[in-house]
Amino acid sequence: MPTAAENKHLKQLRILDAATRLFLDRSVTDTAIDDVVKLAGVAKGTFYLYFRDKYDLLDQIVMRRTASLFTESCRTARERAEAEQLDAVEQIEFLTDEIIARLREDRKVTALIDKRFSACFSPQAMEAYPEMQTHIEYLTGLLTTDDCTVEDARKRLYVLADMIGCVCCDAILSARPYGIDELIPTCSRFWRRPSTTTS
Amino acid sequence: MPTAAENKHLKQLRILDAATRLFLDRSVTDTAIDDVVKLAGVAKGTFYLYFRDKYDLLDQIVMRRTASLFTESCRTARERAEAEQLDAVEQIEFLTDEIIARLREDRKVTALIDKRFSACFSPQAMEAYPEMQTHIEYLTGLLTTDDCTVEDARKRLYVLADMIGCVCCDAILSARPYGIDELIPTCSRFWRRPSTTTS
Amino acid sequence: MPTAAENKHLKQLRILDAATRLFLDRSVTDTAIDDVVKLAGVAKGTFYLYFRDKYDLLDQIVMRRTASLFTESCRTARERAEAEQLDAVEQIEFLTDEIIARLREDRKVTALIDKRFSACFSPQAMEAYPEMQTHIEYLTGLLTTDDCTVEDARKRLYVLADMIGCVCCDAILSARPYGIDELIPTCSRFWRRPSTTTS
Amino acid sequence: MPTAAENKHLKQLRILDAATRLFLDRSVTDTAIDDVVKLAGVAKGTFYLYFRDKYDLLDQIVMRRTASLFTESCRTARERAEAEQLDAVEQIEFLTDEIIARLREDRKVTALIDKRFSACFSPQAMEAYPEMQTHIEYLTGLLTTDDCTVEDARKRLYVLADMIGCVCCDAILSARPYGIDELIPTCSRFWRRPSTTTS
DNA sequence: AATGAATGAGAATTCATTCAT
DNA sequence: CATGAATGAATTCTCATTCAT
Repeated sequence: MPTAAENKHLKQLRILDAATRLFLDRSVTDTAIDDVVKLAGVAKGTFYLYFRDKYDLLDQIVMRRTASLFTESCRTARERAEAEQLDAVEQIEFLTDEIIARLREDRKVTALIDKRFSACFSPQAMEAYPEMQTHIEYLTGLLTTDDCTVEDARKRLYVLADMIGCVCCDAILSARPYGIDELIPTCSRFWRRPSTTTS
Repeated sequence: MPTAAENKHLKQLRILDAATRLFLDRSVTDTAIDDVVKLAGVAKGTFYLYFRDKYDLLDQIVMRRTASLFTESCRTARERAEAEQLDAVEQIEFLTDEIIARLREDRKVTALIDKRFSACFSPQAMEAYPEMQTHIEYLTGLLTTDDCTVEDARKRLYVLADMIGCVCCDAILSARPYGIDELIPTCSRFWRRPSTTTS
Repeated sequence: MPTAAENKHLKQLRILDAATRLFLDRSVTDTAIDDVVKLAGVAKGTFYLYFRDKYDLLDQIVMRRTASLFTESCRTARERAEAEQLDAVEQIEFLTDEIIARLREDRKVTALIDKRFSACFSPQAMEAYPEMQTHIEYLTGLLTTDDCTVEDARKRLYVLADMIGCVCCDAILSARPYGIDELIPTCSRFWRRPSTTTS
Repeated sequence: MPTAAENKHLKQLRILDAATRLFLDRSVTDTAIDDVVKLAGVAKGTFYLYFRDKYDLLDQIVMRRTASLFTESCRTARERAEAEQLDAVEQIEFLTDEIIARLREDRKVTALIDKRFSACFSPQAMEAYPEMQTHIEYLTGLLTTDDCTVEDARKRLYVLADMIGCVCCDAILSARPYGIDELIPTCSRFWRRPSTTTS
């Protein structure tokens, strides 16, 4: 027997799941709240009990998807790092590649995220997905050096994520002016300064 | 006496100008085509003579604004570069700062661009704004080295622009999770690898 | 063949007529804009071409009905006045009775007016119904004396109309605390000061 | 220890107070039952325990406010009457001015009353506010003469109140076609017949 | 090319009311 | 008595697009 509190979350979750499916299959604009509640099997009023409007719902979905995409990529990257003894920069590059791979694998999710990949760095996401914090702390640690404070490292990480999300959306979805294949090297090794790559 | 072609462009331009003003003052969603044609002083049918729909119009506006913002920043950066004998990386960093400064100065334009700063790199923009080509060629030249081909340099430039646009939109408009002041150093010196900044 | 300008008014009029019928038969709240446009045989968008919302429509209808009710009463009162050589106060009292008679005859119109009888004194009504002006000038003339300026007379007239409308709505529709029969003498001879009624 | 009856009234009163505040601050249409119960700190179901619907609630509030406004004005008028030895007509005129003064002082209450000032004359109001009865009896006495029965006097009083409420709402809230300043003389001396003021 | 009245499908959102707890 | 999550019908209003002039 589900408790009252569980029941409450149940309806909310059913709305989130239904909306995610519709947003991915069709698109956000082609999905009416009506469709969402019908698929979720709840009344229309129930929707407005849990979400302010369609865009509040969308924000929550984007937060969830980006957080899960990021944490999954982190897990894969970490396994590989341990197996192959990668150094800090190599680990970050591998993580970058991993995220890009997932985005290009699922164009629909990429379209849904629509340049808001860094949503998973928002305070709400941190709170809702404690695993995010663990990964970010680990990655921040990797980047921290004598002349790069913890705070600087965090910001770099955030900017990196935002950049990947933004660049990949265009590259994967429209391939203009560059397709994702052309940009992967530029992205993953972005901060390797041109002049320093040789020496 | 204006030629027929000029007259045609006159109406189109009046629509573009009216829409830009409305999109900036209110927002894209709060602006109806009706408002645009009223302010432009043309009939509704005329709008559909020149634009497919509201988003076609928006694309053209974003292209124009990003192109003018980019070219202006380039001009400023180049003057300074000549005056102060900056090296390649310094020039790019200065350009980055210049673009960011313009974005933060005009939040409304930043909101309008909405993470599509790299629109000025699109083939149509290049065609419509020949000055863009000149600047991009110059900048590409700056970044080209033995181990960075011309094509690689162009891509880096594109990714840099996309990154600035994307990161700055969030930082300037919502200041979450980081405000623009906190991110300027991270952005402008992004590709200076952490470990190499000291030595 | 109707001109374009006539056609424009035609649709507007059809909406006004349809709405009046529905507002009277059911009520304002029980009438949806949908019902109005269906009965008028126009598209929903056409409604919003001519009216801001349901209450703009209602205001226009109330203005029309009160103006026609007032002008008709005036005509009747004037005929009688000429036939029977009534003095000024008697004429006003007769007009009062005439208005009340029409209101009680048509409870539905009374309900529609809903205490806004003086709407026919609004500037817009004056403009739309030139006959209103003629009557008001005439009545004002009746009430003007050495110690009652033209302006004072106009105000008295306005207050009288407002009072009739307000008192009668309650008396006719709910009969609480007094029915219209009980209040007619009080209303029509309202400004005959109690002490002066005998002498 | 509060009795059960007092407790019952407590919740009812809290709803009435909360609704009054919201109805005054926003408006009746902009206030949802939801807002009312939230502010009152009771459950939604509780509302329906004490009130049939929003308009039942509104009626009770209007009754309360008009009754208190009327009784307060009466008290003030009576004190003044005793101090200054006013005659009957002067007393009524002073009361009229007093009511108008209070209405114009508090536009929000005037908007809430919305032409239903005579609600304080309803049987329910009389029952709920015994003080109303005392005042009305006194005022009726003032107006009763040889040729004006007690019943006539009561009706005149009622019509007067209704008129003030109706005229003042428009004059205070919209000032069209006349503002309250222009109408005060017309209202307070309304039943002084124009023709009799001179002779 | 230019117009602008007319369209009408479709969307979001509200809110009074119920009822199982 | 009291609760408050759930309901879902109903309603207003928008707006891109067309087409006869």
